[in-house]
Amino acid sequence: MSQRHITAAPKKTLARASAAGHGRLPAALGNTSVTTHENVYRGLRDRILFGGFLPGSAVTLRGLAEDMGVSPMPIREAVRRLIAERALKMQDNRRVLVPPMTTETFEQIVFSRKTLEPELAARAMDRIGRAEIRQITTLDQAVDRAMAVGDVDGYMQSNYRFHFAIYERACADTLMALVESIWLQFGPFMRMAYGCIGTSTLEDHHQAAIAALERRDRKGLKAAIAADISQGMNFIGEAVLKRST
Amino acid sequence: MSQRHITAAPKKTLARASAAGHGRLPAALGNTSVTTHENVYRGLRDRILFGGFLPGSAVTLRGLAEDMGVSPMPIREAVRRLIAERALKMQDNRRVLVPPMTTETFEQIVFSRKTLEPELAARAMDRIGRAEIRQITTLDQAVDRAMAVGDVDGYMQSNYRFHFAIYERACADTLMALVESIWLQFGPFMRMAYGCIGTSTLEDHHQAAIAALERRDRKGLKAAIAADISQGMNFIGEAVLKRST
DNA sequence: ACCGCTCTATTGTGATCACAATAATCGCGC
DNA sequence: GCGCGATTATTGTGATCACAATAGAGCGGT
Repeated sequence: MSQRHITAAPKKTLARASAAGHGRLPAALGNTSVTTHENVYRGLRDRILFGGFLPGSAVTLRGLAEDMGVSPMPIREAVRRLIAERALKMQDNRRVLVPPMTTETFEQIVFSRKTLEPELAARAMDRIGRAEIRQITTLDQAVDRAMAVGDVDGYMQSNYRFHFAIYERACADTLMALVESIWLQFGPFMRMAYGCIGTSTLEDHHQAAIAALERRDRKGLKAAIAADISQGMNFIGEAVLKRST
Repeated sequence: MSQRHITAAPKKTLARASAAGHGRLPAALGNTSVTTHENVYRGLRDRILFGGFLPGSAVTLRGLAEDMGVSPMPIREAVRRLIAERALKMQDNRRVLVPPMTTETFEQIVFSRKTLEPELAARAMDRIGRAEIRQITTLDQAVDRAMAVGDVDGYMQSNYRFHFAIYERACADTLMALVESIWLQFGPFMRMAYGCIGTSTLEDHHQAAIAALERRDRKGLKAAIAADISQGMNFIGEAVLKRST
């Protein structure tokens, strides 16, 4: 369902006419002057984070190349990178898929999140002033709005942006890389879970986090983030625990 | 110093004769039937983990291809993967280097290690029996031997194997991936530090960890691992704090 | 001597092709 | 009809080439 099989088109040796000269890009991706594989990476990354892929769905190099209107080459590099970040998984077949969630992986993700993300928030606090709090509040409102309407994709996206608007102020890129890899690993599963359960019954601890930021309460902030993670992950964790192994 | 510049040789169109048909390998790498880029990855990974590269040294695709006797193609994939794992870094130049250590990165690495590795050890404990303890003890002896002789490379390698012989029993591949990425990031720096300071004045907490494993003392095990990390990282941390920013 | 420019060499990137391995499909015999 | 074997299609991998961007060497002017 997610990939297409085409035999005829790319057989024409001169098919490069559409994808133009080497440096140029097919304009399908809003880009600056970064490399094609970087743009492909960002596109795939967003699709993974915000629910463009279902857990367990297969991806192919040529299929993605077709979808994104680029040659297989930059796809290879982007996919290789995403595999290294555990957003994708290469099976023994050497075929690539977005990995299904397991209870073991899920538990480790929860542990990692509860260990690393409150720490990131705590480190960020001193660099979060009035302006940043206002911005973060706006993002939280977007989360609430998406939740109310049942806009799952919108929720995924604004929830991500809420959390990372805080975390990025920590200026801790090594810790950040760990957390980003973790988010990539549960993105598709979370999206699927919300798609099943819906977002209406969900409530987060974002307000508590913002309140803690306002009174510069580091302990309270860590607690709020931890509670948000516990609550949200428990919520979607049921989905995998109930339905099978 | 680490790369070579060759202009003439690969210009011959038929140079593939040496690196033979597609699936075959140049026999320079002891391999099974895995892909070439996988073998290249393992080789580079070991060199990074055990001190084959200095922090800040530049690597080039064609240079590595020359060194390892393969075509640039599998090098690209291995390097892309290592960049994603933060073992290598691509600058804005798009040139690749093994990243120099900074105090900020170092601090984050220490935090991550002290957070994740004791947890891994604790999770592994129940799966570590008599046989495994014996094996781990043997590895610790290799560490001591290398330390006594001043064999820095040997120390790097057996210390890695000691730690990961414990961690891998946790069967927690998601956590493991985080820790492996962390080790790749401080490998070159640790190697350099030991190369300067020497290994003679170093002492670890491996014995305490083994003792804790024997009496199945989870708290004690976590404490021993944490102490080992603190002590070792403090030891080499001086090197970067003393000499500059 | 030192700074600036020019020209060359090197580097990562992307395209394209060929190949081997695996998956999918079809057809035949029962 | 239904499993089972042969054929076909698709997949990741590796090689090679061309290109644009950058770095570095060489050289001239002040």
